[in-house]
Amino acid sequence: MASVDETAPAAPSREEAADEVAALTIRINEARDAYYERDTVIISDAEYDELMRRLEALERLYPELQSQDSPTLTVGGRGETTLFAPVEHAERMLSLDNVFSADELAEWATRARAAAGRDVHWLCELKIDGLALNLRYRRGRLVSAATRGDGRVGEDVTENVRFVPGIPMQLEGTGHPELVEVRGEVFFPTAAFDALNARQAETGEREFANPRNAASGSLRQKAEGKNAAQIELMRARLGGLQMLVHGIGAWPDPPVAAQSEVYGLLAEWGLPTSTRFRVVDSIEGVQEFVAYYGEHRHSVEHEIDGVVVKVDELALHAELGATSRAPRWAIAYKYPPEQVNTTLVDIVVSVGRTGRATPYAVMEPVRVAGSVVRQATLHNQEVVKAKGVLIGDTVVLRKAGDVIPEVLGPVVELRDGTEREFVMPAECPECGTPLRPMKEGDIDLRCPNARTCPAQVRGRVEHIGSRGALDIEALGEVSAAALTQPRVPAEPPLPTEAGLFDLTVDDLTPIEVVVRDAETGLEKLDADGSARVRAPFRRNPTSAERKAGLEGPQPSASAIKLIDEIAKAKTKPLWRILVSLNIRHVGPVAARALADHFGSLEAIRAASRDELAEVEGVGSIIADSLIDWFEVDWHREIVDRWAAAGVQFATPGHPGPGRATDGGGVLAGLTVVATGSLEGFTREGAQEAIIAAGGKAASSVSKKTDFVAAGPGAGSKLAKAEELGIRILDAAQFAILVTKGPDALEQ
DNA sequence: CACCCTCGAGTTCA
DNA sequence: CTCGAGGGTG
Repeated sequence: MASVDETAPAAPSREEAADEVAALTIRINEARDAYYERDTVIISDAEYDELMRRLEALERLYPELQSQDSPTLTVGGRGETTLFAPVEHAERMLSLDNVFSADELAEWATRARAAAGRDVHWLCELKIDGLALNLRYRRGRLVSAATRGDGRVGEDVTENVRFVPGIPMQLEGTGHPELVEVRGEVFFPTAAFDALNARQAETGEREFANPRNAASGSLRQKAEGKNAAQIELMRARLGGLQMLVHGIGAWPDPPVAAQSEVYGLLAEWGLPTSTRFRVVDSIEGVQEFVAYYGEHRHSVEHEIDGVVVKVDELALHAELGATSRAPRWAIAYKYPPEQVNTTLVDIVVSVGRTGRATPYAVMEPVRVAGSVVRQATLHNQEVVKAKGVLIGDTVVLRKAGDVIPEVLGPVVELRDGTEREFVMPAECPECGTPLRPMKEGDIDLRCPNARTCPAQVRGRVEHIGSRGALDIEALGEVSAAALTQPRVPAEPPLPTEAGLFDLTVDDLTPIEVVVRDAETGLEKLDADGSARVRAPFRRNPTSAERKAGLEGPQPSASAIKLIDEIAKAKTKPLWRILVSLNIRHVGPVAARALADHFGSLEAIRAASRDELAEVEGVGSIIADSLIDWFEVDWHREIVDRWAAAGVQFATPGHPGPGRATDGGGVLAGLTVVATGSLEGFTREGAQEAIIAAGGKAASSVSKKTDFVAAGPGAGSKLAKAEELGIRILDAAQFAILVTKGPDALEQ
């Protein structure tokens, strides 16, 4: 393409240029605002391009005239304000269905081929472990870059994407549609990821667990409030990212017939595409590709978690169509969970809130299946014996279900004789009480010192704060530990949970806790060798407060918040109070049933074994558990002290035992499971909505389930529902279900 | 005596 | 979210 600029007149002076740059900037910004913000056109494309070219030329001539927010640097609408704003994708970004074995893959391919009704070509490519990104180009110019989000609406990260190398601001060549969306994966190549983590470690910042998190974190950085050096660093991080484009949004009449040819076009437009793909004409060819990269997954420059197989013929994509979640013409094959070797440094025993002593493996930190693992549970001493691991062994580690770390066993050949056997301690590691099985034949050992064992008190207090119990936001792991075993004062404010509702801000302010290293669990030391402590519940007075005559430390915001939230918890529903009493086998479900049936703790305490067992979901075991619980003095003391502090142990207006207001509601007799994130509902809120409508909110999908409400992020439950042919609802349908009932769905 | 379900624990992430 | 253990139900 010949340029008209070649015959341009003599270069303008710097002063003339400055004036012209200013004028051009205003003109271009007006045109952009009109176009992007108000969807109107005030100048032609040719004119616009001419203005941009002129501005670029002037800025090349006098680089100092290029302002930070020059239109040549910004993309789309006006920068900063749009960062992370929701962006609706022109076309839904679907996810892919998964298969986990060669057999399942072959079954899928056979089905797809049958549906197609003729021989197909298979396009095999690598499934990159990164972050899905949608790039929207209008008239060849990048107007937005957005994360996948829920598939319909993502987050605008355009401002940051500008600094990712390889993503063109302007498409090359011609022939691209007026408006086109391309999808791809942003990721850190393994080398860049390692370099990034090395830098994080150097500057004392947290290392990223895996390239995907690092990519996600990097794209979601904000320049706002950062100084020049920090912005420099942020851009350097973005500079380590890479993108590979692997798909294109709706293109009604593409000039090519196959997905693989689309990649050629994308490359011609200047978009980065992977060269590691192959088109084969048989299932055997697909399996070969899968096997090859299964062997060589670590010789690829980025992490991969599988292979994507697509039907290559574009005509068949439309024919095969898609479910609500995923296209039928593509599948993701996931490699089996990775196994790695590491050193078993030690086997340590922890005690939970029920007193159970659980040995767990402490290992040399190692990366497996995308994250760094240093611990894994060993369940109990029998399991340790069965696995045959010795302390000091090299062990094989994997992630079961790609999430939970699991020690498989020792590599016996690597032993050098220094390994030693694990001996289950006879005493509780936290309070020294001899451990014992609770009943004959139990494998689990427990610490019988339920009342004062620090581990158990800490665990119970934490449980009280948890979401399934009193849901006290400020009372989590850290606060629970601080309240039950601070370093100062020597006597903790909460020797047991009985005093929880008597706590005052003044009880909290003296608290100091020892800072421990997150990795080693050892106390961190100050320069002078004394342990480093933190006082989370107090702060120094402000100058204004000092002037007003206030002396000494003041309660911190978190102290006030904690006390305030504890006070609010006193009137929470009875079932929550019940759960927070830590009675064995009484979780949210049993507690709700009991609360509905009896209406007060007094009624539950007064009930006989048989009366308790009348409640749905409560049998003889739970009934005994309740009766036993009330027979313990210090348990009754908890109830008495909580009651004295104003905790409400009854449901106001409850008609009395056995006369629970029964049934009714639009969902009466129906079981609903909610999974994934449902727009407009919290996880808890969705359950509440089901129960409020008279339905049963189950936690797992079974044949008895009537509806499954699934949002983005839904996992195995959705798969199970599809397998069982259970009706699946999105958030909007779910909202209708819980307000108007199932009949309203048919309209 | 099968199922189906809840509980409890561990883990890791944002 | 997942798993194992063990309770509840039909």
